Amino acid sequence: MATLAEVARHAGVSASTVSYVLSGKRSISEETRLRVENSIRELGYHPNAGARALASSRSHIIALMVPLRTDMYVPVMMEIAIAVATTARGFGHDVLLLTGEEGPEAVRRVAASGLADAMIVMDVELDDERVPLLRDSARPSVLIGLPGDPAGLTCVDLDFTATGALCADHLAQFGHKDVAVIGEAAAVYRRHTGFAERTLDGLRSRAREHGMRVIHRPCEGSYESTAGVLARVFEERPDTSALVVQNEAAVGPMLALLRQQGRAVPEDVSVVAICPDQVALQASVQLTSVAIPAQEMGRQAVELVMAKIEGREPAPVTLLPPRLTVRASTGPAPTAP
Amino acid sequence: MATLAEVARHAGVSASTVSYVLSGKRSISEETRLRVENSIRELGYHPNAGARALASSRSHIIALMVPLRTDMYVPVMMEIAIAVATTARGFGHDVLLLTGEEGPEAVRRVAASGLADAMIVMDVELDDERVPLLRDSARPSVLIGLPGDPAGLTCVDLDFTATGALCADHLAQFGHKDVAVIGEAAAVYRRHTGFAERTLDGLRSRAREHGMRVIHRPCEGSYESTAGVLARVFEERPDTSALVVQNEAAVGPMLALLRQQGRAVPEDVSVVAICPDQVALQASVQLTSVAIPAQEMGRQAVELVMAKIEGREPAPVTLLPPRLTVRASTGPAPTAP
DNA sequence: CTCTTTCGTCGAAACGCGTCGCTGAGTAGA
DNA sequence: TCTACTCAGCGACGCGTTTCGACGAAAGAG
Repeated sequence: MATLAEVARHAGVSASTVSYVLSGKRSISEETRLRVENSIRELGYHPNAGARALASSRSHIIALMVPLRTDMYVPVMMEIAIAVATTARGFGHDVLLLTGEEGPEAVRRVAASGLADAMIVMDVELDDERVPLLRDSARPSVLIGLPGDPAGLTCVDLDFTATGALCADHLAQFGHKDVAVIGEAAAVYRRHTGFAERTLDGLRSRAREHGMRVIHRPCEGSYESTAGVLARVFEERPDTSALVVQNEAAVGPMLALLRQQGRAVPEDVSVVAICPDQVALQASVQLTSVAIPAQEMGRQAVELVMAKIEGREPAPVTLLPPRLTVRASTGPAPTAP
Repeated sequence: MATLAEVARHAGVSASTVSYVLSGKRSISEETRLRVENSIRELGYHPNAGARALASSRSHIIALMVPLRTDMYVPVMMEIAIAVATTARGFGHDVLLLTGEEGPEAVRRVAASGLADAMIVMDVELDDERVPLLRDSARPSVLIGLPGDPAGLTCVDLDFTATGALCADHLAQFGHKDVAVIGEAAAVYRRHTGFAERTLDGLRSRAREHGMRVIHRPCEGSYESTAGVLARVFEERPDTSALVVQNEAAVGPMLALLRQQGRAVPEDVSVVAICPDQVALQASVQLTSVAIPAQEMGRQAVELVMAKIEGREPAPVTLLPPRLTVRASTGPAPTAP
């Protein structure tokens, strides 16, 4: 491995000159700059990450803490992670993958060792034990998700309250009166992950304004459990004419079951999904849906964290506006027979 | 942040002594060791990662290169990544997340900068452009997947040839004569990812021994395309009595379609899936399946890479034996009407 | 009682880079 | 001609560890 000193010797300049060529923090004559750049290329020089981190106390690494639960829809997590990684590369940073396994201790470890310059934490719960650590830490951090008290933090998330409201508006506009929400797995609510509750709140309060009735049932996402939930819904509210689904795994089974039961979509039942566009498009019916902007969330998180690294102090909460795409699964409420 | 020197002063010893306490590379008296450990705890000392990397030329970081394609089943990728991360932590290492985006250049960059001590590469193609780089690199690496020529490399993968054979055996045993394989998306075969082809090879050659006929159709995984594939299969081979599915996304649609068409599983059609157990269990019929041992692959990859870091030279190819779990979706071939 | 080992500890030299202060040459203004 | 200033480049130091050789004391061998 070539070192700075070797590059300097090869180019006939001092080591500091090479360093300044690399960082651009002082002016360098065109001529020597070219000579140095040439030597760098010839020797295949790459700066040593450890030395650079030691000298500058900047590792150019961002830690990303992903949950290791299985009850969340994994592709969204992955899409966020990939967006974080590629965006970070655009800022000259790499991404360190931390799993929730280690728990809050990981926060301490990474911060104290200077392994990472900053941290992005996914899947934040309303009352998350990592939050106080992050708030007190000297290192910048950004949360994806919204904790109970975002004071002193920086958070990004989809505006799930608005998402719920948007679904309500769309269905109200078609004259629906009875709406059922097929929700996430029960564990998600028990854990108070926030986003699921916020969706419900937004939907319920807007539904009230529109004079719609709402019932909500968690759903584990398997075929069996989806069948059970649907059966209950139509037993308890036979006039249900619209379903809002916030559960990617349940989408496929639900559509299959509706077809089986002879309920046409959208003539008998309208369906709005809250899911990535890909899921909405791959389903057996093109679903009207509010997209989960996974890439956008990852990108934003990195931009916010970079801003903090550079000393700026962004707004504590960034909520991405939801967008509803109308497809083939929603239509006017059926008129009474 | 406390430093080694501060710990040393606090404990009344030299810095090198503290270092040896930490590493255990020289004997230290019980008494001073306790004193040092106490100071470490009191000062909340964590070694600086950059300095450690510089001095020891070991970063304790393993790079993990994940593909950024969308035509692979994402949860498997994620499960492998998480298994890699947690296993690596067990060895005192962290994981750096690289996306395929940067391409082969990422290999060079990470290796040359000493950012990572070693590398794990996922989703290897038969003729992968990263492979020559890895072979020539001084840093250890492990591939998950099998390239065309594994000489000079270390690879882990499920034994997909045996997987195909296992499916053939299981179906032959039930007297099936006409088997259709619902495969991955066409792009996967075009790209020569290897595993899909190997499954087919294994299945075909064993099927020949059993006197079974096999047809194979790629499938994009959406409801539409699954419907198309199924229709073609039963048109072209009306006597098809068994399906082997190697496509997680197609599982749900396929079962829904079979039900719609009045084909009972397993009385009319047997189904064997090659997929994670979770998918096999969440489907509307409990599927007889060969599991994709994602966790095991991640774990193995880390163990192999650690062996190489420590100077051992493991076998070039590690193939995990497939295991078929019999559930409710396979049974005797229907007798002629 | 001396000579060699072993044990526990120390000091100093890397490791490769970033950064500060300085210098000498050149330029411009007076 | 002298000062004031800018521009390019240099040398030296520091970042926090690891590691090697050395050293004194205690222990064992003859």
